[in-house]
Amino acid sequence: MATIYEVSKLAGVSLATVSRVINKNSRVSDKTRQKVLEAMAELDYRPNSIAQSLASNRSNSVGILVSELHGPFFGQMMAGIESELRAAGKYVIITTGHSEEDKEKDGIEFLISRNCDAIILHVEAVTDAYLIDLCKGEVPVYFMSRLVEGLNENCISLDNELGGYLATQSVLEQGHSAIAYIAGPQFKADSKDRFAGHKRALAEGNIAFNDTLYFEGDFKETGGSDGLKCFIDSKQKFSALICANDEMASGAITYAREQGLSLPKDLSIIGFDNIIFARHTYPKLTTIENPVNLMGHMAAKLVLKNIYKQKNMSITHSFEPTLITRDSVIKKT
Amino acid sequence: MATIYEVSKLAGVSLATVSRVINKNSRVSDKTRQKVLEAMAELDYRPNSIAQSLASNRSNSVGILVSELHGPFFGQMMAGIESELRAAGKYVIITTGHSEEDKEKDGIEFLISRNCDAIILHVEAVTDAYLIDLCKGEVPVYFMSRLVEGLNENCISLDNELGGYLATQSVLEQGHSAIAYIAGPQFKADSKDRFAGHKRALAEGNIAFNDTLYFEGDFKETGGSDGLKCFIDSKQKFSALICANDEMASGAITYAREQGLSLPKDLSIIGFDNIIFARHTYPKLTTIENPVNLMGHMAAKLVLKNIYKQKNMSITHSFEPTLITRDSVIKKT
DNA sequence: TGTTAGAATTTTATCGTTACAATTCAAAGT
DNA sequence: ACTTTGAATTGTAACGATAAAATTCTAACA
Repeated sequence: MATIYEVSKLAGVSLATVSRVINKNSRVSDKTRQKVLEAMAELDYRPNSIAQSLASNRSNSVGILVSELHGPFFGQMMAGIESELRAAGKYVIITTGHSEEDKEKDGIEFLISRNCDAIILHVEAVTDAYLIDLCKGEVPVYFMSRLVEGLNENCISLDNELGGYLATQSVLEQGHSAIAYIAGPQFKADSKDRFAGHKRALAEGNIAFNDTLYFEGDFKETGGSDGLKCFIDSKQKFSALICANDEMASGAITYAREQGLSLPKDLSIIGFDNIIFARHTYPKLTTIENPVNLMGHMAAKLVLKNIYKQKNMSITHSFEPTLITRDSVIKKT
Repeated sequence: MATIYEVSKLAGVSLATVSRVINKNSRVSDKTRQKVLEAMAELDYRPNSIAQSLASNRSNSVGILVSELHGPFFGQMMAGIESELRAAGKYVIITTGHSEEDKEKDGIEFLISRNCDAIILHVEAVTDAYLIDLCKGEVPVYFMSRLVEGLNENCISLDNELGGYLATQSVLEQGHSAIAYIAGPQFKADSKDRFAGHKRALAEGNIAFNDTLYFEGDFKETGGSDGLKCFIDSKQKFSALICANDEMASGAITYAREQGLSLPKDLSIIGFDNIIFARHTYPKLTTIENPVNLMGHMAAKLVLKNIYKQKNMSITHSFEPTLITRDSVIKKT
């Protein structure tokens, strides 16, 4: 592969001039630019991005840490981030944390060691204190779906409390009063907030929170089936089930049917996230829209604006969830 | 951040010795190694990977091109590749091609420009000729789920023809003879092969292929619903529907129910891929297992073996699909 | 004690760029 | 014609590591 040196020789100019036509920032006369461009074309020259990074102290790469690579939720998030950054010629280095403290820290170390210009984290297990400390380091850090105390400017987050509230409120509106709740892991801020919203709606409707109709799930299908099993076994009566995400709702639906329940007649179920598949459950899942793809775009824009100094980036730090009404919640008979 | 130079000064040795301690390949006496290690710890030194790359002509990063970042299929694939490479300390740079020729080529260019040590492609739109040409370049190229003429050694693929055969055969075994088929886009090799397998099974069962019960879908939910609509509108009778992937099967299930069909009584449906969600459709989807996560691991191992010269990597180039029997296919009454 | 082989370590060049200071150039002003 | 000035261009020193050649050290043996 040709180097900048060969290009400069062929074009009969200096290294610096070639560098300047590559980077289009400072001025070069049209005549010399033309010569350089021709030489570059003739040699099929492509800048060595590693050397550029070393010399400029910019790697043009953004590190991303997500909990999992698979799964509809993270897929949408990564897709949002990647498409925005890719369009700006930046590349993404993706790694995973599996919602475990050690693996998350390890993943962050890993990204830092790669000289990312910035990192975007979707971390769940690590403490706020650790993150605050991390932000004092050299690498700029941004957070997805997590509000870190005092670092609001670096966060793109969803109002999960509102989402939890909306879900419960919409169920209450349909006349349900015996309501079961399958939460996500409570060490995750998202889960906690959604649950808090649930309680607020309950309180507003003057319905007491019933501890035996609460189950802490794992955000996976099994959490939904295990939780529902637990409720059914307890012999408590309930006409509605609120799940803190769609995967658990889907697991619950499957289990409910295995137990011979007719949905939604015997049990109304609502989810959270509005993953692609939500419209293909049976009954079609009523849920809360989580604009995670948009949020991914926004996180990328934040990096583009702050780190790569791109203009005209309007940033929204906080997103609001909305209710998506389908068929899985009906009026209490 | 401390540099290797500062470490060498503090430890009272030369640059080269520090470098040798970092790379653990050639020998350093225990005494000096200890000194260097201490100096590194004291300065909180971490090697600059960019500089390492420039000097060693290795970027320790592997480029990956997938069609989409979201979606259960690619999620599993990326997860397999990433976890294997990450465990070996390599970085993964991911970008997308959206199954469009221009975008795929553009994505490949993009990865090459980042000096990846190797690239792993899941491309669908680009021609074999282009790929053969690409392989003549400097960057080693590997293929997922695609067999490229003469490049078998660089491919990790699934026997899609066999999968298509198994799906149809299992439906025939249940006594169905009027069978509809919703294919994937026929420019994709996977789709073509699955369809070929379907035809082979049909021929073996002495069933004529019925052109009006064939529909070319888009591998998405809409492909399934559109296809089924088309068949129903045609007034043809059929008791089984074979979909070339699970997403389309899921779309078909949803549409069938909207049309008042009772599943699986009125219509048996089989999918392909066995995505996570397949066990949560109603009825639970009978499908063909596509070991894409495993294949991702294998592609990564292939790179580890060939490019990073790791030992003890046993490679399987070709994988076989298997039938997963659930509830969506029943005996013809 | 003097050689010598082999291990341990250092020296020096290099990777392909960018960045900054230094220089040249061309047109305008006196 | 002679400065002046600002734009265009060049020369050269980083960036932080690796790698190959050169050197020093150590211990064994004659």
